Amino acid sequence: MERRYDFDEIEKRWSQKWFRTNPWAAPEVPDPERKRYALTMFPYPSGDMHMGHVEVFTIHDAIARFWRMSGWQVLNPIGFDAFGLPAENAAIKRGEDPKTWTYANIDKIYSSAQRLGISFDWSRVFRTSDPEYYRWNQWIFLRLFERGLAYRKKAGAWWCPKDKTVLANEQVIAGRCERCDTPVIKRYLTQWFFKVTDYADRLVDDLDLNEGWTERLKMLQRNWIGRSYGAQVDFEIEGLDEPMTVFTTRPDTLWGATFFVFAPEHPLARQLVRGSDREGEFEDFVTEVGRMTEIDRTSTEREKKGIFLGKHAINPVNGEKIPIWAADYVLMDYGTGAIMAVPAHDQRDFEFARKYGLEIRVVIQPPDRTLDPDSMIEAYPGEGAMVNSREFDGTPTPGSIGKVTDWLAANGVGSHATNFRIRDWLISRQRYWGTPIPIVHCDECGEVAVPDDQLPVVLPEGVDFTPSDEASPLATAAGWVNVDCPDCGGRGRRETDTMDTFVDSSWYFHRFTDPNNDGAPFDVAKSKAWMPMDQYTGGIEHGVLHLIYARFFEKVFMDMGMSDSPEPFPHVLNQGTITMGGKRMSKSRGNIVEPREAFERFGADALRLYMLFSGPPDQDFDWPQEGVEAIGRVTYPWLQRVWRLSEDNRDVVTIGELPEDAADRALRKHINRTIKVVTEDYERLSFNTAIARLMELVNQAYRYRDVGGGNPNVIRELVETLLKLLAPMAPFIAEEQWRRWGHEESIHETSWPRFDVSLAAEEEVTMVVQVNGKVRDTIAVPPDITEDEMRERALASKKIQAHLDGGEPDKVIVKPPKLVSLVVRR
RNA sequence: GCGAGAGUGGCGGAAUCCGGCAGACGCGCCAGCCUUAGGAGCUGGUGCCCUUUGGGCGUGGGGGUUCGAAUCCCCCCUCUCGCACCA
Repeated sequence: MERRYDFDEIEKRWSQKWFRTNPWAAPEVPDPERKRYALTMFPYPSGDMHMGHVEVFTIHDAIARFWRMSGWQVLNPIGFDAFGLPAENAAIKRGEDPKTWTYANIDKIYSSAQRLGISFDWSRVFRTSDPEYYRWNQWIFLRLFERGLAYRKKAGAWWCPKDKTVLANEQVIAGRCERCDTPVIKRYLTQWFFKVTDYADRLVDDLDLNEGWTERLKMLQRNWIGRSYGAQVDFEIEGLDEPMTVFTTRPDTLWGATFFVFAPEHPLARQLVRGSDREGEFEDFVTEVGRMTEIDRTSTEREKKGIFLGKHAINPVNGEKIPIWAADYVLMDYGTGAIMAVPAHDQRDFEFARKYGLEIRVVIQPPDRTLDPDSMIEAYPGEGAMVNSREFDGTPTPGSIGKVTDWLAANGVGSHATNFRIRDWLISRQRYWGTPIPIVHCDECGEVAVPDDQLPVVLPEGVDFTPSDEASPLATAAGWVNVDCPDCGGRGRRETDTMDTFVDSSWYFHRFTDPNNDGAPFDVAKSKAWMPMDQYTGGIEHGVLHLIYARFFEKVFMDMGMSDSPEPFPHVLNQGTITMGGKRMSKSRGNIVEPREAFERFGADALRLYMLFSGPPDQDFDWPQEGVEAIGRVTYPWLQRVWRLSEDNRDVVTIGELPEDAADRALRKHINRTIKVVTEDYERLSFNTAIARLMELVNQAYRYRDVGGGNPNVIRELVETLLKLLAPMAPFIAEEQWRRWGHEESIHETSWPRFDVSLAAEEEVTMVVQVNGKVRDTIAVPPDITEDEMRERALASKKIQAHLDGGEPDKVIVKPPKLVSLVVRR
């Protein structure tokens, strides 16, 4: 008998075997009724595995293994999000190739995942930086290009001066670069975009299809997409032939529009001052605004600034001439880049009007007081009745917006309109380590798609990838850049920007359903059989980035007939973040627990259980200051206890039927109740309580054994049930002991234990008796007790009589079989 | 400012969905047993207060509904997260 729990030997042996034989390979095409697809968000290989990975993998793997034992066909793949900036930055620092650094990290994570016992299907692994993968990024790009969903335009873009590349709006957090926290500036560049805005309505509306999303996650996306309803209104502009359109959510305040404002960067603003004596002042202003970082520009404390452009606009509802200004508080990239200003009812316009002495005209009167422009200290944005608005006077707010808009439409000066905060997705990156954009620029033909049969456009090697302010690294690879135009055969130049890596992760989950396909990104039938995903686990930090882009791709795929599911991930689990001392773990802070150290000292099972036992999966967890030692105090000793329980009883002889005494029956009931509650715990992802229930069972088993040696049949039933219920969370110890009990097949290929209803029935339940809401006695009663009997027994209790003071209760509430509540009025 | 979530022992947390013995399970702490002295193990105790049988108090604070509230409703406080000149 091997008493010692030699986790290191056991775990290494099984993990190697599992990796070699790949027992969790998913079928090519599953039975659609029996399939489940579980995935963690694409890991980025920035080093070895860290605790965040351990947490997400462990939660995810417990789900996948539980599903498999419950009879589902499970797809549980893993791959690597291998392109991206950190690899280049590390490579520059170390003077090596980004590929070398990335692939070395992938190897580390890969082997750590094996050592942790994650039940991945190892036959489906891929890296996005391999041409076999990214050629399909290019293929998809070309399909978007054909549909007008990929286009190039010159626009203001966020530029990170440190990373020397542009960023998507989603990658700018509070005016700073998402990766390096550097304040971003705006640069005007010609860039490639994906037309997410075409799908904005569907991206909002379909959120409701995601029944497995938290309200928090949906809200994050709704906020980001930022849909608002209102009207477009056309203003004639002095000196221009065409009217200027503005968007407003409050067309009912049009009669209070007393000035008109352009964003400083707006081309028409410049046109209006051209040649006038204000031109110099205007250019200085534009330069000043352009130099500001996004943080300065949008600071709410900053006083708004603007200049009069010397021209006027015509208010279409009353023909009034109102002055045109340019001001820094109007944004070029929201709406049309110009607004009608209604100072009485908009706080920003109010502040601006007060500063520059512009007219404030009240057109909405609140129900409870009367506004006076001269004495107002802030704008009134609320509801009320329209005034100073001719035939609309008296119209109350809720309905007035629609009425005014109908009127504008009837008079040809406006229409109903929806506006979004979300902008098109800027996918160009001026960096090397990414997917080349498959376009050739030709002097004759313009932007020409690289034909499908010439894909992939392979990323050239040996390029100086040091980033610069002027050009993308690929522009320096002359031999690669200069090509013949695919259309006319004339001289062409390849596009030298690479794609945002979020393109790679917007469809990789489809690729997992058919990872080796070299004729298409994936086989549509296979993908449709596995999708939509049944559980997607990852951090909330991807709540707006990855999840918006991937949802956008899914809708495009749907329109192309490549998908049947409007939403790819109806069930998302955002695991909590792990901190130490309240701060994110990091090497530089020194508050780090290395997974490798944890599983070398206490084993993967102990580490996995520790993660799961620490709390609900979606809750943040602050790791104790003692670090890895915490595992040695909590789950490691318990696993030893499990080991001994199983190991010490293995030699018991089973000799067919044995008579059962009361203790045996009690324990068998406990085993069955445990199956029931632990199964429910797995189903609601409540692993911490599942472990608690298993701990109770083990405690019970130890006590039972102490009493009288125990019935071998019952002990076997207990141990084998325990091992099965534990297997998804601690796969190694479960497998090892299962085999030691003489089983030929893997425990992970057995079916989940069934709950025996006849054994679960309680022989007695505890009836609680309350007097005036306080518990005064508990009485053991049969579960099928009648209400009358309950009442009788309650009133017969001496303790209860003492509390009744000899009197009769005024009211008796009976809830069989567990509660009698007596009410006494005094 | 707007929106969302959360406040339970010394600590992590359970019970909250569906009102019915608050504190499961574990850590820590206390006591005992045992010893192949190990990172031991095993058993019991452990919300606070009162002298006990027993009783009182107790889930951020205040109010309400109810026979009964950690759980439902209203107000307030605190913390965390997201958004924040979006017209």
